[in-house]
Amino acid sequence: MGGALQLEFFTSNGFQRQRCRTCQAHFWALAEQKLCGDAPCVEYSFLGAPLFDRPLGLSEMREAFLVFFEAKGHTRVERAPVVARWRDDIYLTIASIAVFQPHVTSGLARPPANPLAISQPCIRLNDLESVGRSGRHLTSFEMMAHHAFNSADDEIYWQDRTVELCHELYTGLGIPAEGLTYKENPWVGGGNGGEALEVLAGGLELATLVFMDLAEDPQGNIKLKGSRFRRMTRAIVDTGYGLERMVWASQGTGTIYEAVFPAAVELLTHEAGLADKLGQAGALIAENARVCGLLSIDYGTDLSNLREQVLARLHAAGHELTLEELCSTIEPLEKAFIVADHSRTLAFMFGDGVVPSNVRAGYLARMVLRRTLLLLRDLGIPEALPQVIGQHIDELAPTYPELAEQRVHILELVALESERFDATLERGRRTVQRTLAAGDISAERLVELYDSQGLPPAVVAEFAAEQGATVAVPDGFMALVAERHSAATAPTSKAEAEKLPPTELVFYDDMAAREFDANVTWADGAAVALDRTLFYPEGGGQPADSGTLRWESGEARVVDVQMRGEAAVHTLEGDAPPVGATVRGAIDGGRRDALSQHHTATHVIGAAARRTLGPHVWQAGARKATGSARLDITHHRRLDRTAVTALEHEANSIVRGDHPVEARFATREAADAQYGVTLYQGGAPNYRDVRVVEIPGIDAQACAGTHVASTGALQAIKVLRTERIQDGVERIEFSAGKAAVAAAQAERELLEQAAAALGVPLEQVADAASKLMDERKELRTRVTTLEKELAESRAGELAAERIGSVNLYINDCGDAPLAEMQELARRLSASGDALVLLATRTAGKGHVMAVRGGKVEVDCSALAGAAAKAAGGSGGGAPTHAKGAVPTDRAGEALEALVTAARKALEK
RNA sequence: GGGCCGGUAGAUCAGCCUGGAAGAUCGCCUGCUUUGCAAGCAGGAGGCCCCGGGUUCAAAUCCCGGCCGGUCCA
Repeated sequence: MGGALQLEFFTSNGFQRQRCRTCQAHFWALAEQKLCGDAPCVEYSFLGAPLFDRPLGLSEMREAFLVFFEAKGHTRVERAPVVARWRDDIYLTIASIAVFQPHVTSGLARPPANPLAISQPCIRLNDLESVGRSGRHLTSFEMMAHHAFNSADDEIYWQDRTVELCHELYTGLGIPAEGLTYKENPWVGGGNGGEALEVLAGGLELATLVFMDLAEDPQGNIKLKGSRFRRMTRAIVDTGYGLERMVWASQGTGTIYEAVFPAAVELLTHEAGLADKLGQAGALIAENARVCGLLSIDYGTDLSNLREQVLARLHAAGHELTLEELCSTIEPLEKAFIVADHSRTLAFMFGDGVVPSNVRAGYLARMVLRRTLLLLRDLGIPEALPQVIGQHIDELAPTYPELAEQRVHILELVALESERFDATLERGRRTVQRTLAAGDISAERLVELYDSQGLPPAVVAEFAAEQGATVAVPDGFMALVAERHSAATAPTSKAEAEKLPPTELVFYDDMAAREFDANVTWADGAAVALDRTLFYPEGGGQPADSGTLRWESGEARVVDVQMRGEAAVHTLEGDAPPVGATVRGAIDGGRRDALSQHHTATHVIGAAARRTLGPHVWQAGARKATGSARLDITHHRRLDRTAVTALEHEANSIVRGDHPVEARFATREAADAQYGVTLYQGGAPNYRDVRVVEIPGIDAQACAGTHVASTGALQAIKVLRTERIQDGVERIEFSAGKAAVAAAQAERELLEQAAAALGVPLEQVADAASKLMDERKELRTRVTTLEKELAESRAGELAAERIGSVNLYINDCGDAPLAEMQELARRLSASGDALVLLATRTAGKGHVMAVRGGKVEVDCSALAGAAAKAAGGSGGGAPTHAKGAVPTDRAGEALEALVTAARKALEK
């Protein structure tokens, strides 16, 4: 990138631009220094020597930050959830700026305030392996920030003021001005980029100040970190101050965890009997953190390397201990730190409505939870999770009361997921037992156990050890797992959108209108675009309207309508009107009514689900049709009949209330301010203005679909079925209006048919059916018994013909069932010296059977096969028993052939 | 969204690859033997082999479709 960040602030305050001797990066500082102040060039100097003039906790530090920026003209803004539902590119909120992307950063929407200050809880799982070990990594943290969104007509502040504010904040907190270093490090991410300064003190990066004014552009004239960019007209001050790091720096504890979660660390070390260890190991922990600060290592694979480096440092510092001693001291503490961290992440995720699942954000929550449970097992306190999470909730409650409100729900999810994981482990334990009984556990098997049963190799090894077996976990285990998932996904190519003249969507003005006049603005074969239309184009899970277009010289059916850019393209059947023609359009009223009913009903069902199940219910998908609609919701349990009844009840009560359904356009920022993110049930909105469909007091959603005027127009809502489409996602199918009545009638019809078939009144259908099944079972048993008895008596009656040492039994069983004939054969052949040849006619075929005892040396399979073939059929089986099938009228013939062949075989 | 694993007696599972008469263990019932820690012995009951198609003389087993559960990855 161009030149140095020559800020007026730096030059007029005596900062000098210097270059790090080690990493060659440029930085600004008051005093002359050889190194940039960042890891790995320097190491932490604040451990045991806090940077700030007094130790602060999370709340104090957050408040200090926000109050400071409020005093500097910033407006404090509420945090967003840790689940980024307004984004379709990320699951979790990973930075404060993510809250404003893409709608504000792109200029589509105005920021809620400008400039603003926020402390945004964020979750990042990319450094999962480092958490607890490095002493500084966290999965959840608060990114405090002051953002200024500059544009040509609205200039707030830019680089100088940003650095000035930052400098004043830190010096005000007690860091001497000479102790602060500003390192130049251009930043690139998410299609944007810009100059940036890292704010360093005591070897720790406390904040990053990004001046985002570049957009990625292959034609751009600015090169940065390997990509080309162009300058934007908007320039955004994107800062990030690590709340937890600042708390740590103010306390100077050995790790960030002890400063940030003192209560959780205390609870865990106490419960796990590690409290003494923590006291004794303070020096080791701090040394470990120092080394980790210097190293950029992969904790997943290079752990032993790290341990050795720490050990070397400890030896140099005069500590006498072995590698084993170091590990056994430090590892349990690391585990406690990880649990302290993960459990807070879980509180945030569950509190913000993540439902554990095998997909998306729900999977991430499950993964974190399972890792946590395994660590607690290792620590010998497998039941401690609810307590730790409860404690986090208590601590967060004053700042985030919404989490406290979800306390019961959060702990319910934790309990449910813990149960599920216990079951998984128990299943795994048995599988390992069985596998060991059959031999060793290979590396391949280990991968399979993990991939298909969720058993980490360490757990398999543990279970194997219980059985007295050892299992070797191969290096690069995760690579082996990844190999199994080597399916490449083809990138989706976006077709270049054709520029068509825009269409005015007049159905938004009057939902009741059914006819309109318009002009054809574009035509291509059977497709035409109009300057205005009443036809609803497919979107938001609602299918397109159908209807007719008439013009002077013709008429056509409209069979489909799709938005192409800003134009509504109507697909026609029949002739197409010429460009410029005036057409009269009429939409199919019945279809539109039914679709509108189902769309409104979808909102009602969603609201009813949130009311009866809880606020964690989010729309995960929806589709409307004329006869029914379906709504997928996030929920952690299967919807049983009770839940469905309550849901149906609530929905119909909303219908009977005849609440108005109001739709209006609002700017994104106004809608956000009034309703918050619950507005975006259907996903991330793409437009400057959002259309808010509101049933006052019940539901408000950003929605482009057509609706009825009031809920009373739905008449009735009937839930048809529910389905679990994914773990944590339930699909509700339902009908509204006429279709609901039709659905009820159809169900009634089925019930009546069942009643008629059973010959009982409706109310007895269930009883009669279960009675019938019981009887069926009983009869089956009796038939089997009778067949056995019958076979026994027949067996007694049958005389054998003796050929050599063999007793030959021949019998034509008439039309006895196969099971009976089989039983007869079984009995007769029980004595080892019998050869039994039978025939019967049943199930639309003739059957022959050859069965022998163990001492007879003939191949029944060959006999039966040949005999059946001779009579126009085929057959075969095992040497001791075989069957053949032939046409019914040739059964006797087949038996004769069988007998002849058998005699021949015996006489040999 | 994709991948993988699974569904057989009340429970846990074998059998499936290579089609040929549904099994084991625990639990249950009856009797005997014993009253000291998961008691023993003998006998017995208990199955729509998840559902629906297909292939085949023959399907728990092979093929296709569905349902249900588990699990990994994005």
